[in-house]
Amino acid sequence: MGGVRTALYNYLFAKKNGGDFIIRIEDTDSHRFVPGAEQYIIEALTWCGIIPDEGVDRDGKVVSVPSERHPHAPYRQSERKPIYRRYAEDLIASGNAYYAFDTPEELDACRKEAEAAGQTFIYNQKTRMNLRNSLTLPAEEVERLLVETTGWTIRFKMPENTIVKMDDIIRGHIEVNTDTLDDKVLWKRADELPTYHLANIVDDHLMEITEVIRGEEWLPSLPLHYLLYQAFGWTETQPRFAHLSLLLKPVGNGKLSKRDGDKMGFPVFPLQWTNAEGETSHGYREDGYFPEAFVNLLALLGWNPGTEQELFTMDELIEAFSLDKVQKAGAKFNPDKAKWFNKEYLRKKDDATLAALLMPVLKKNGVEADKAFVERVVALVKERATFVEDMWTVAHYVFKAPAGFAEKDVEKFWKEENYSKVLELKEKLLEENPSGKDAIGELLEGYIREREWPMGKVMNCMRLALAGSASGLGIADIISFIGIPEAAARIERAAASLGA
RNA sequence: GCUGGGUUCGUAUAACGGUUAGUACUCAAGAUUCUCAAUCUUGCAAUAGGAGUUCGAUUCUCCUACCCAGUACCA
Repeated sequence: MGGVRTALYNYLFAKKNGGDFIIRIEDTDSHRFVPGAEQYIIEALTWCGIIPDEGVDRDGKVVSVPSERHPHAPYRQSERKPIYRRYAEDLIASGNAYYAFDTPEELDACRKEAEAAGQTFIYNQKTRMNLRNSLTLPAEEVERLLVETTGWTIRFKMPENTIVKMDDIIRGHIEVNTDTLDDKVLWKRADELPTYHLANIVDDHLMEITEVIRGEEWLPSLPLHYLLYQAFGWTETQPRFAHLSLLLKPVGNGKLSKRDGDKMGFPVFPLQWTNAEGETSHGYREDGYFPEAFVNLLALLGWNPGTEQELFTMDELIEAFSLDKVQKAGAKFNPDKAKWFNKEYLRKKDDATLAALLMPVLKKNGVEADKAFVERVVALVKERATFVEDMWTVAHYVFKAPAGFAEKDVEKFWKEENYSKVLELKEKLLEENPSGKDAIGELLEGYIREREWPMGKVMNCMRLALAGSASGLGIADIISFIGIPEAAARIERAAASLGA
């Protein structure tokens, strides 16, 4: 959800300002490679109606070869290694970065040692001159190590005691002293790939990115990124930054996680996802949410239009979107509101569309019904539903006789004084054979009133016989859907099985 | 711990330094109906605490509290 929201804000911003929305796959951590994840992301965005201008072709494949439409290919960072290598070397040549030969074990030892002394080990201007790197080792030794081993990283040489002055579109002006920062790894020895920091800055520059809209977890890295733009001499074209607050769990504190969803019964993934361990997480799509509702609720989680409008189409969102209406604080996700959005979208859809969506549900339940009939039902029940499936739950008995009777309702309404009257009404119906909902309703109500029978008790008893429970559609509606012969048959069957 | 960010009803949010602090979701009550749902009406409910600036602070400044993030050869 959080990822989709970030993508959505980027998309809305780009479209609002006549820009392009580019997909770039940041897969520089070979240890965390997840098969199918890339395809999942593209499918999820497509479902949401977030269609990239660049980076992904019409078949939904990430583009590797440059073309007119995809000039910045390849768009997978794992395919851009030589590019990053070149820029990393530039940084070393200009004195902004250096080779470090410390092994993970050595660094671990440093951390342990510092910890024992009650301190935190930081690889920075205070410690770097005591460690094994191209700043401390003789040039020949460095040359040797570079050739003879593959065990080296490239680190950024953080300047000393410098105030980095930054501007964030959402948060305003921020200043940080470089002395609180460390010499971040730019190139990893482990998988011989750049880290996010290097790859991201290089690609944003090369791909002519103008705005970076990303999660708040990147805010602490912003000084490094500013410094990298400076080191490369790209400050003139440096993008503007906007750091989005995080999505928080509905109750308690902390960031929204997939566990919360499983626990509280709402999806946290746009599409259903099964991980390598075979655990499946619910998806909004599979749980019956409309993509429009999902996008709408995400848009309003941390952003507001400045008006009281709550329902937006994608085009309306694009029109209304602006980063200065984005909230600074984290937003707690509210599953109830999510359902409300879906309900609103469901009732907005026309009967034909909803009928088509309900068809598979009917089929699944062994019902064959013609479209015109389904449309009539849908028109009547759509206001009672949040999800398409609900329309079946609420009206299954107009398609198929109830499989059983609600015990509590039987206890309450299936009494001799009631069902004897229902049986009498059945005879009356067969005799008069009224056609249409209104005629049926008038006949029944008139008959009951004339005899001064208790309306509620008789009607509920009848509904119990027809629908299997005392709650549901109006009696006249039910009978007009199933027809008088079927209604009569159901009443007889109820009498036979419940006793009369 | 350190660094940075954040704080308006339970939740999402609105409010040129001047409002009875508004709206939506949830919840409750009432109306309506043969029941349920829907609908309509009403209601409950908030500026984290403390200083300061000001005629006046939700809004500006500082302090405290609490929450979040980062502190990886992850992104």
